[in-house]
Amino acid sequence: MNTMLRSGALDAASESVLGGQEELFRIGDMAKGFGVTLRALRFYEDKGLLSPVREGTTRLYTHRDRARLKLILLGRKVGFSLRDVKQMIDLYDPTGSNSRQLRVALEKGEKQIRRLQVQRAAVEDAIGELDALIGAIRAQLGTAGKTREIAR
Amino acid sequence: MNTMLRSGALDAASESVLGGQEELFRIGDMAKGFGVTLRALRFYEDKGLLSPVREGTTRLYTHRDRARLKLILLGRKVGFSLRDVKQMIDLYDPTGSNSRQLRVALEKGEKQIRRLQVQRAAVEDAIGELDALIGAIRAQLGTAGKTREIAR
DNA sequence: TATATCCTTTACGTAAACGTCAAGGCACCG
DNA sequence: CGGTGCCTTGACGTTTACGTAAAGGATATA
Repeated sequence: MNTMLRSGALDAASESVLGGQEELFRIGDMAKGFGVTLRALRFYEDKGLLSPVREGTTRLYTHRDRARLKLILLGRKVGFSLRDVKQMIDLYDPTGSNSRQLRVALEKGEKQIRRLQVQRAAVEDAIGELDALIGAIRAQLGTAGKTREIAR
Repeated sequence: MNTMLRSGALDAASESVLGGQEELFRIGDMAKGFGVTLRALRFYEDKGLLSPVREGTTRLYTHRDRARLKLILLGRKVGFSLRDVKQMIDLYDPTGSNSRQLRVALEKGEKQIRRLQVQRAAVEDAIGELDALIGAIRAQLGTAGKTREIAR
């Protein structure tokens, strides 16, 4: 179980100026840890959703990247597009969190929640419809035998 | 408002054997009537969701096609894939509706409704999360905003 | 006859979210 | 020294649901 970076060219680099001793994950660790593919992680980076630092060419994911990935996966899980997710992340994680940005975030968040409510209503509609159809089929099956034209 | 087919080569053809005087719509009528594009209608046909008859090369949509299209659009509206919709339509509209087919339809319908319920739960989760985030942002802003529940 | 509509088929383009090779670069293991 | 494993960057493939020409046929009307 090696979550820490197994010593690389990093030691000579820097990271000693500030006491911030960050745990750095490599892409494989991330993939396993979060149950996503390497391709997905690179794709998210390509789309500006993640921005791991580099040790040479190797990606190193920080705490912040992990937090972002959690949000990405939450978003995906509930059916947001990556673009939506990016929007929300960019808003939720405003590096310079001033009140203007927060206000924008709030606005977008509210817009998004309204979209979700619409979506929920649609799904509930669908459930209702399907439920009705299922009921109709059950009724048909109840009167098993007569093959009557299916009701309009 | 010309919903009836404006006399074509049909008169000489047939359609007089049975008293069934069907209203036939052309693709443009369908498109306007249902608010979809011609391309979509042809696409649905290509995918086996619709099967209008032909007067020469021109598509003519019957009552049954209109019923199917309604279902297609209902399905699309609530986020089903066309493949799902096709499954459901094929089930819901079993030309030879015997009890075996109905039973299959019932099973698939129930499976589908379970998927929908999962989807609804996911959306509700998302709403909850977003609601929490919005609350957090409001708090950050110190905005004496109403932390009122938007959800539910 | 000319024009305007409406119809047809063929077929490439698009956006999303990756999958799936391909080809190659370090680092450690025996 | 040759694997084995993990990493890299391309770059084309896939699915869904159509959009968007392109090029032409048929019909209704001026």
